[in-house]
Amino acid sequence: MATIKDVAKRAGVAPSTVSRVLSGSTRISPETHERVRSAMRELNYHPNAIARSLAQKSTATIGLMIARPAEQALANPFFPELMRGIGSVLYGAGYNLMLSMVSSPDEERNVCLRLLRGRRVDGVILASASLDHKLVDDLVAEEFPFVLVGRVDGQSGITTVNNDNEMVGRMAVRHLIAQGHRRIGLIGGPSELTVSIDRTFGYRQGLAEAGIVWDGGLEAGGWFTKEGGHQALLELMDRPAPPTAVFAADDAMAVGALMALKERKLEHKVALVGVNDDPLTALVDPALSTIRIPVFDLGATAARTLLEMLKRDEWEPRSVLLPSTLVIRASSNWAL
Amino acid sequence: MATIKDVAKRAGVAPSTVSRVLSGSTRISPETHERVRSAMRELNYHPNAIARSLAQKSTATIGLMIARPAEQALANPFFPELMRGIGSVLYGAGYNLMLSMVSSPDEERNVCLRLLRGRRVDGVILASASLDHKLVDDLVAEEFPFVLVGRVDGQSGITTVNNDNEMVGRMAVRHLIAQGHRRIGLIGGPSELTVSIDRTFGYRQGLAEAGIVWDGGLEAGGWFTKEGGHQALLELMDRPAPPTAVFAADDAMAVGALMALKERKLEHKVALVGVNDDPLTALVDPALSTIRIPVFDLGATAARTLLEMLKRDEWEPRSVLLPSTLVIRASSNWAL
DNA sequence: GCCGAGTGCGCAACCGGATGCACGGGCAAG
DNA sequence: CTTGCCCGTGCATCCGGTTGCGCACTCGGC
Repeated sequence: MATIKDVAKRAGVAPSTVSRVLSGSTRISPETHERVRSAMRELNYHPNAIARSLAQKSTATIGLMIARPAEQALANPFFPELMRGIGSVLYGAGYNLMLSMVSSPDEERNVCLRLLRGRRVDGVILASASLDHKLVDDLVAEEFPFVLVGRVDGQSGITTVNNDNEMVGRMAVRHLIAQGHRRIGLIGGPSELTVSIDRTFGYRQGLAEAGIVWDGGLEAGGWFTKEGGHQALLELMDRPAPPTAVFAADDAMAVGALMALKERKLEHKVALVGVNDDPLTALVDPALSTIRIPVFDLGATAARTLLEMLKRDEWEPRSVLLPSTLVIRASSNWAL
Repeated sequence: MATIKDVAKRAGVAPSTVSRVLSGSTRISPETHERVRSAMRELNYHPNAIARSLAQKSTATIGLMIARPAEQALANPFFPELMRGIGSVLYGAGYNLMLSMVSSPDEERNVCLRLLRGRRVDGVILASASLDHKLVDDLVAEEFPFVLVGRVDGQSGITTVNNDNEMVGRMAVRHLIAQGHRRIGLIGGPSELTVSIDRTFGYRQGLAEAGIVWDGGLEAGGWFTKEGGHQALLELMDRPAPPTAVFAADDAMAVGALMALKERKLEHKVALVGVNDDPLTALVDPALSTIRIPVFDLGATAARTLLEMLKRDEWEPRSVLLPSTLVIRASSNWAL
């Protein structure tokens, strides 16, 4: 394939001149410019991005690490949507996206460091289920630019983009209170995940705001699965004073809870709110109210933040929290 | 960061020797090898993949083009699953994946050619909704290695990986015949897509195999949407001699058709089979029989094929067809 | 004791482009 | 007619590796 030298020869100039034309340098006369341009056209020349990367010490590529047990990885619409958001910003800025789907923290660490150390990418976005602190430490130590996005542990000193999970809990509770409920149950997620912790905290805050005293008997939990939600709901309803409304910290759990409610013919007696705006929530009957997390924006913001860090190549850590939206559907759209 | 020269200096050898140690060349004495290795460790040296790419004229990364109107792009679990399959092969082979999500054929063409011409990737996998023949022509003309995967037009002379859509139609019909049905309806997809054409053809073949004469009155069609399926089913049932079983060429359509059946209380009188094994099919009631397309394998095979083409860098086009699996659920699991 | 065949390593060129510096020419000011 | 400055361009070096070729040395066979 044609190189910059071929073009130079054909245009009767030095390679450096061609390079300058390429980079849109001023100080090139219009005639030379045109001669070089047409030489490029005639030779069907296209600059070699790899060579340019080497000389410029930057690849215009950023890495995205998606860490999940493989099967689960992309079943959840979260990741595709996140990728769309990231892509929309990156492509617009002339950057490329290098995707790595890994299934364990160890693998994530290896692959991520390999990409960065091999200078194959300029920075990475980490979308990890559970944070590998070793990896983060390495990234910080070797001064690689990176952004954490989505469900991650709170750790200061690094840049993160997340949705406001406390607010999620508060919004759900406020809505249910507005519908007249006072005994509001919680189906929380695994207590080791920050998502769960934050949403649970928000739920409690929401109650406190309304002057409702906390009642541990209204809280249950489990995994972010339909089964988890199903079981947790039954548990709640079998307690001495069952709730009249339930906030489930995830849509899968909410769907499970709804199944359980239907088994007991309670689907119109107990209000239900989930989180995520999973496509399923609009299809079940009654349709589930849910809190929509701005996943696309999460991705876009993460990408924008990372590009910003790269531009002024000094960065101080900052954390962005994005607001969510309440989507009211049949499962909670009635007053007590 | 440490370069190969730093390592060489520290180990008291020439850079070329370090390079040879790196590439596992023979003709390096064990002592030298060890000296170089430990120099690397001491300097925390990691080879620069970009420089290596430049020298070797190969990047060990392949591009994946996902072309879809943005919103629709990844809602469908098809793509995530495809990516998983591709990734599983690529990562295992030490290759990286460069992902481009584009929303129009024009954009696809630009981005794809830019990646290839800039030597940023060694080859591409095209997962396009509708094939852009101009792009394919360019790829062929400039001799870039590429593989087409998934729903693509039949065109000879290029390498494609697809599932056997004729077989899909045949399998569905055979199954329904085995359950005792003779009047089997078809809800086909848009007639401009090869997927639809092939599945329709398979459906007819399946009937012919069983000696059932073709009846145009049993065929309807529409878009691959719930609404399309809903309407097509009503249409079929309103014909003079309605079917006792229906094959819908896509799960979304099948779900729509099921809704329509339920409206008429026919869900247990008319058998239904869809295609895709969409998660939804297991959740609706009655659960939908469907034909599972080996999407993961589609991706894995495409990647394997492309790597193969790259290895022996001469390639003759070949087409792979992967078989699908019948998943029998309540919607068809009863004899007439 | 000589020759041929390895063996272990260094030299230098090359991959394709970016960029600091210098150089010749034109032009305006002195 | 000098002097000084800016403009447009070329030269050389560098980015960080890879690789063909050749040199010096060792060793076995005759």
